Amino acid sequence: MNTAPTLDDVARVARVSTATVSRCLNMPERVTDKTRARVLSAVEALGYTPNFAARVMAARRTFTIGAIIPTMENAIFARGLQAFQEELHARGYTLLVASSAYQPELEQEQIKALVARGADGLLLIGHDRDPAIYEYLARQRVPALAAWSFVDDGAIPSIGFSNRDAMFELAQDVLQSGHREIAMISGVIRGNDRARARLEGVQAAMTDHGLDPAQLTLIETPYEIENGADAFATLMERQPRPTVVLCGNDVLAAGALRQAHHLGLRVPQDVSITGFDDLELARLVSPALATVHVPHREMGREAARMLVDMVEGKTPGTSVRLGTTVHRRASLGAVPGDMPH
Amino acid sequence: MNTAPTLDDVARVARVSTATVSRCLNMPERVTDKTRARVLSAVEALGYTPNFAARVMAARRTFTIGAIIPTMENAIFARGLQAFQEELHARGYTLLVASSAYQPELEQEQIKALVARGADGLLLIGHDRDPAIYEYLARQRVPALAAWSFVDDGAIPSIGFSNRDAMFELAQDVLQSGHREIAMISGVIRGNDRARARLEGVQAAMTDHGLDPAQLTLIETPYEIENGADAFATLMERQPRPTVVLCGNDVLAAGALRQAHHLGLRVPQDVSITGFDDLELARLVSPALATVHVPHREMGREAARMLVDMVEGKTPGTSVRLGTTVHRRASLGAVPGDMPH
DNA sequence: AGGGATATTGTAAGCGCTTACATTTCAATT
DNA sequence: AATTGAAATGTAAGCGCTTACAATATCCCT
Repeated sequence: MNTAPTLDDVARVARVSTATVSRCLNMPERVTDKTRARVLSAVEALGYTPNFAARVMAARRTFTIGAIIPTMENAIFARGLQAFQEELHARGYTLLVASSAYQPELEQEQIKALVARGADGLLLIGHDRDPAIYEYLARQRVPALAAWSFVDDGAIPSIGFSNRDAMFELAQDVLQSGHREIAMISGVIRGNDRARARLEGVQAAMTDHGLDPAQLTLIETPYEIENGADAFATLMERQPRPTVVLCGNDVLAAGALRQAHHLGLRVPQDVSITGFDDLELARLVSPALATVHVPHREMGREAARMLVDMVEGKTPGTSVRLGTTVHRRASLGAVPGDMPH
Repeated sequence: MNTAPTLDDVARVARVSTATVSRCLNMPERVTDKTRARVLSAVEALGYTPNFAARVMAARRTFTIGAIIPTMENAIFARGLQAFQEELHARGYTLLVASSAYQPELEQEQIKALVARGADGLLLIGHDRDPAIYEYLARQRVPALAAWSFVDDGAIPSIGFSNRDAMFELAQDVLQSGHREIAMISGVIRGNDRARARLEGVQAAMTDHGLDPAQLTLIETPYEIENGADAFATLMERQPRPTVVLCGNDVLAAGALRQAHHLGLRVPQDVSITGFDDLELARLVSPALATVHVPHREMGREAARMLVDMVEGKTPGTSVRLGTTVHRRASLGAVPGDMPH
């Protein structure tokens, strides 16, 4: 044998036409039991697997959905993506994942790569991107859905939550605990509406409490544990020292927490730390992280349903807003030195 | 516009043949500057993106590498895969990832799906699988490489480390600390040679120290934090209570550690816990986990190099063995109640 | 200017599959 | 047994691209 067997080979061995073999594989009920058995045994004997590229070209459908996520390195998107994949599988679709490493340019490249590979639909994270790419998707007639962020008038429908409101609520909690010296370690904001909205949530809460948002001590850094640790160390040298550090997500918060231990600071007695996402991580560290719980699995599952419906032309897509809940845990405490009431 | 533009459309607009357009895109140096400019502006004007399936069919190459990993849910493979992807990108290949959820049957399906999609080569994790699938790959002429495990006479070449020796070394450390009441929380062994080898490593070390490996208290459970926690709780009810719990990986160990806190047991004063992998997690929890450090990034990078060379026919593939190092950290201590010498 | 070597472009044959349409088969009915 | 319509199968035309080969343009010598 010199090369992989083709439909023709199977047809020859089974003594039927290629059309019959194709039907056998794709619409088995349209073929006699007898011929089906003959064809399937030929398939078996030859170890035939259909050539996907050829099938795609002929059928002009791939049953493949593409997802471009900003990172695979940490668990931020893992759980939601897993649910997305499970639901897709249940509906007969395959998921292809690419990572953009939080680089808008790379994301564009990946979008085009997935479209070129025939993705029937695309899952993107958030809304911030060059409008040209939305035009491109429209022209290529590839439906796309944004997740991890809710916007009701975006270029594409979205399924997610309001990052701003979620963070606002957490910040309210913090402020109500009496904290006034507030610092934030945010993710990089360029090309990341989620990070920006979270920052805005904090600022809005400050305004609400009569504070000047310009007073917020802010460090912007990529979502990596090390960066959270470094940023925290920097913040702890400021005068006056912040009594609470709000982190853009749990990964940064975990880094901050580790650094706090390293510096000999007790959390929350000396300083409070909060996260965002409620990854498994949040309950693993000690003290457990106060954070915002995001319904990752539900979001992934709903995204799969919506996107498949869009691909199959059942809906142009409608945006869905999910709720979040603040989980107050041990890492958030009272202001150091405050008298208990 | 009714459908996505094709090569023909571009050729027509640029007033050249389709062959010239194709060359423009794939071998730009073989075309005059003037025509290239003309073609590229036509491409631009039309918003043309090549159809990948058609290209694959015609060229019989995809420049795509597939990887099937047992899980995306936790970080076990994330770092290695990231390095793999980066090196592939540098060499002009694209990575497609699928997850088998630790189910051998699903893995087979995914392998076939990726081959059908034209993957030029495949990265698999470990060696344990139905021999038929290796025959299939051989017949389809798709080179494959196994990672996260080293075996020098496997059906396919591998790049990794000896899970057995690595765990043996860690267990030696544990035994030399005086522990005799030993328990292990292992990953599920069916279809997972890494898990099996780690168990064997522990058993071998016990034999080495004059203990009966049959005395090892063993719980086998999927790699999830919750499972680690549950298993640990069960183990702590045994009489005599283990003085150390060796975990099959850091994820299980993190769960065990959380449960220990929950039960009010001090680590390592009351009980020691060890992990495997040295994920970021290991240094995030407190006390930090004693574990085996695995050179994830190096493994990913080397795997990419080897696999690309195999795909390009430069080598049939040779197995590479990487080293691991035991990282002794605070979660592993002396036997409770032992007199210090 | 003529001739040959070389660089550029064009022609057209597939790649392996699906599917509209044509043909054959066959059971049910008269 | 002849007729008929549905069910099963076959025929063949693409899907959008690459590439071997053919044709043409361009350049450098003598």
